[in-house]
Amino acid sequence: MGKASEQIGGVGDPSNGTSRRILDAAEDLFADAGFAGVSVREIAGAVGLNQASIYNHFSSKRALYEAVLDRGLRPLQETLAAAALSLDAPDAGDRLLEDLTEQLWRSPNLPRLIQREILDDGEYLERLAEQWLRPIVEEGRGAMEKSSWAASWESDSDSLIILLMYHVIFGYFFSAPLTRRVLGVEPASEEMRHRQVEFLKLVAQRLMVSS
Amino acid sequence: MGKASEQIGGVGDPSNGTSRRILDAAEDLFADAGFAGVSVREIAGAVGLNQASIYNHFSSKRALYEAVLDRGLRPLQETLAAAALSLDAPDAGDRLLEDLTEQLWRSPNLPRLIQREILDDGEYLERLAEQWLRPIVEEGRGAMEKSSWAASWESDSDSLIILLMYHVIFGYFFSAPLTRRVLGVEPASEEMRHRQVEFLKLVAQRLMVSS
Amino acid sequence: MGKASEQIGGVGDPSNGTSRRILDAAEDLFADAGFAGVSVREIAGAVGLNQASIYNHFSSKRALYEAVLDRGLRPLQETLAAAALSLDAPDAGDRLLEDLTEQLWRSPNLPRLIQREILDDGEYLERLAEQWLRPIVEEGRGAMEKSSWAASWESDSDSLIILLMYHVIFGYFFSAPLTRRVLGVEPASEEMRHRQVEFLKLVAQRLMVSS
Amino acid sequence: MGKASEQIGGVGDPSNGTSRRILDAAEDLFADAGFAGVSVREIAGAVGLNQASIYNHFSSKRALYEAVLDRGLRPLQETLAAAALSLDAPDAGDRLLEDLTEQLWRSPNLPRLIQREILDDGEYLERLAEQWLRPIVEEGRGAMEKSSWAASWESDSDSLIILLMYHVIFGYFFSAPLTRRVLGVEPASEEMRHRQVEFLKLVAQRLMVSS
DNA sequence: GATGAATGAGGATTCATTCAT
DNA sequence: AATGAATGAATCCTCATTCAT
Repeated sequence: MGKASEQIGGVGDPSNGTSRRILDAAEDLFADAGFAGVSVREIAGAVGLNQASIYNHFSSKRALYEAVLDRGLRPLQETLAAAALSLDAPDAGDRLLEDLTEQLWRSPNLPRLIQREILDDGEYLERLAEQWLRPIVEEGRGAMEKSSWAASWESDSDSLIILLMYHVIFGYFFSAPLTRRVLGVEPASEEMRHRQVEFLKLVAQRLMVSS
Repeated sequence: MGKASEQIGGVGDPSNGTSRRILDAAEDLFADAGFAGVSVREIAGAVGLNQASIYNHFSSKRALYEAVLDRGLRPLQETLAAAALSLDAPDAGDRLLEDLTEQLWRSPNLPRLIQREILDDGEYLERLAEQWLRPIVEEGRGAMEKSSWAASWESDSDSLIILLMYHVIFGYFFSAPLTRRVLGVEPASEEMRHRQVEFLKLVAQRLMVSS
Repeated sequence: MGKASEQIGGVGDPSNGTSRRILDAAEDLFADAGFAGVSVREIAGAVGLNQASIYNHFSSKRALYEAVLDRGLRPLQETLAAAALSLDAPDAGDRLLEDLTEQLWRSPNLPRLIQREILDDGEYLERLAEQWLRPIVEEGRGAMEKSSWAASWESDSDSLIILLMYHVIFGYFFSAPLTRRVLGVEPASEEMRHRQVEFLKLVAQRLMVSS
Repeated sequence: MGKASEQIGGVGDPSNGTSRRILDAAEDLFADAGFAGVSVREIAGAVGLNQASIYNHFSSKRALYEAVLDRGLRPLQETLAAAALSLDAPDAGDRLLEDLTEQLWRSPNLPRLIQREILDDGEYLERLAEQWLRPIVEEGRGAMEKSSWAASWESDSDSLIILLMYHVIFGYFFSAPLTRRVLGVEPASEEMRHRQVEFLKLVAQRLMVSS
C-alpha cells in the first residue's frame, strides 16, 4: 500500500527523516488494519527500526496514531478551506470535486483512516469533529443556502446531502476492496478515476435540479 | 449499543440459549470495535460467562466472528433476493429502499460490521463477496439494464451507481457517529429515519432522470 | 478410587468394555507422549467419548495413568515371578530371555511407559520400585549368586549386570525409534525379533564366561 | 539437578549472559520433566526472570528446547568424531569408553535429554538422527568391520551391538533413578563411576571374544 | 538517536475437573 | 454411563512501554 511515503515531505528538515518514515509506515499499517490491529513492533519492523526507537519520536502508540491523522488531515482541510473561499465561482462545485478526488487519489490511506475513526467513534473522532469537520460543514451549509442547492431541497435535508456527498466522494476510496472484489473493477486505475470524477459531477448536477 | 439481543429469535427458538447470547454480545462488540479491538474476555464478560466457556460454543474467536457475520447477513440477503424477484413492479425501487432501511434500522450493527470487513479487506470479505454480494450485484445489474436507469446513464457507470447506492443506504448507518457529532443530528431517531427514507427516494428519482 | 482395579480382568463382564477401551487408548497415548504430553481430551477423543465420561471410569488423569501402568505391569511381574521359581533349570536364562522378549513384543508400550517413569523419577516410580522391581531384583540377585554368573564377576558388579540386562532387553523396545531412524532397521519385524533373541542369548553367554 | 550451569563456558565467554543462564535452567528442567512437562514460566522463574523476557532470547519454547539440545550435543559429537580418527590405536575402545563416560559424567542431563527425544520420536529426533547420530554410526560400523569385533559376530548383528553399547553407556545415566531406588546404589558417586568404567571395559572385552 | 533487555498486563486458547441433565 | 456446559488455573506468547547502555 506504500503510498504514504510519497505524499508529504519536508525534505529539508534534517530531524525529520526518521519521524517521517515512521509516520509513513504507520499510516499504511493503520489504514490497513486499524489502531487495534497494528502493533508497535510491526511499525518498527516496517521502518527497519527497533521497537524502542519508536518512542524516541512519539510518546506512545496513540500519539503516533494521532500524529498520522493530523498530518494526513492538514492538506485536506486546506483544500476545503480554499474551496470555501471561492464558493461563488461559477464552476465551484465541479472544481471542488476534481480537487478533492485528486487529493484523495494521492492519499488513499486518508479516507480509510477517517472512516475507521468514524466507525470506532473514539476519542479522536471528537477532535476530528470539532477541529476539522465542523468548520467545513458550517461553511458548506452556508454556501448551500446561497446556492441553487437551496431551492432544490427542503431545508432540513442539508445534513443528509452533506452526508451523501461525503460517502460518494470518500466511499470511492474506503470501499475500494469492495469495488475490486465484487464489481470486478480496479478503482485505482487512471481510467476509473477519471470516470468517477465525471460521475460525481453528473450526480451533483442531477441532485441539484428540482424535479 | 445492545441491539443485537432484540433482533432475532423468540423464546421458543432452539438457538435461543447461550450460543445466541454470545452471538448477540459479540455482534455488539465487534460492531463497536472491530475484530482486533475486542477480546474474548470482553465478550465472555458481556454474557456473564467465563472466558473458557466461549470455546464450548465456538471453536475460536475467528469462528465466532464469522458466525456473527453469517447470522447477520442471512436476513439481509433474503430481503435482497426477494426484491430481485419483483423488480418489474411499478414501485419496486421505492419498496426496496423502504424495506432495506427498515431492516438495517433493526440491525444497526450490520452495516458497521460489513463496512469494517470491507476496510479490513480480509479473508472473510472474499466469502462475503462471492457468497452474498456478487449474486445481488448481478441481479441488480440485470434489473438496471431493463429499467429506465439504463437510458439515464452510460453503460459503464453501473458499477459506480451500485457503489453509490450502497454508500447512501448503508452509510447512513455506519457513519452514524459522524452524523451525530458533526451534523448535530440524531440518526437513530424515528424522525430522521423517516426523513432518510424520503431522501433516498428523492435521490433515486433524481439520479434516474436524464438531464 | 480403586475402581480401575475392580473393573479389569473379568473379560466376560459387560460393564467393562468402556473402561478397557479407555485404558487401551490411554496406554498408547501415554507411551507415545508421556503423562504431561497427553490431554484427557485426546484420550476421550481416541475412544470416541466425551471428556467428562472419562471421569465415570477413573477418578483423575493421574489415576488413569497409574491404572494403565498397573495393568501393564501385572503380567510382566508374573512372568518374572515364574522365572524366579525355576532358576535352577538348565536353560533357565535362555527361557527367561525368550519369554520376556515375547511378552514385551506383545506389549510394546510397556517398556516405553516404564522408561518414561524412570526418567521422570516421579511418585509412581517409588511404587514401581518397591512393589514390582525390588522383589524381582532380590530374587535375581539370589539366583545369580548360586549360578555360574557369580564366579564370573566380582561381587560388587551385580547391580551393573542387572542394569545392563534391563537395558539390553527393554532398550530394544523403548529405543525403537532410534533403531528405525539411525540404524535403518525395522525393530518390529519378525525377523529382527528373532535375531534379537538370539543376540540376547549370545550376549548372556559371553558375559557369563570368565575371561 | 542444577548441573547445567557448571558445564560450559568461562566468565569471559561472550555467550555467558542471560541467554546462557536460560539455557542452563532449561536444560535442567527439560532433562527432569521433558518438553511437555516444563512451562516457560518455570524456566523464567528458575533464572529469576519474567516470562516474557525468555522471548527476548529465544523465539519460542520449542526453539529454546532445540537450542538446549544443540548446545549439549556439540561436545559429544566432537568427542565421537575425535575417537573415530584414532580407531586403530591399540586401546582405542577403552579410551573411548573412558572419555565418553567422563564427558557424560559432566553432562548428566544429556543422556536424559537424548533418551526423552528418542521416546518422543519427534521432529527433533529426525534432525538428531540425520545430523549427529548417523555419521557416528557410520564410522562406528566401519571401524567394527576392521576390528576384531567383526570376526566375533555375524555380520547382521552390528546394529544390535551398536544399540547395546548405546544402552550400556548412556543407560547408566538416564536410568540413574532406577539404580538409586531399586538397586540401592548411588550412581553419581565417584566410586560407582569408576566401577562402571571398569565394568564397561570388561563387557566390551567379553563381547568381543568369539566363543 | 538507537538498541537489547526487561517487565506487568493481557492476548487467545487449552487444561483437568465438576455438575446438572 | 454419557454428555454439554461451566470454570479457575494454566498454557504459550505478544502487548506497549521503560531503561540502561
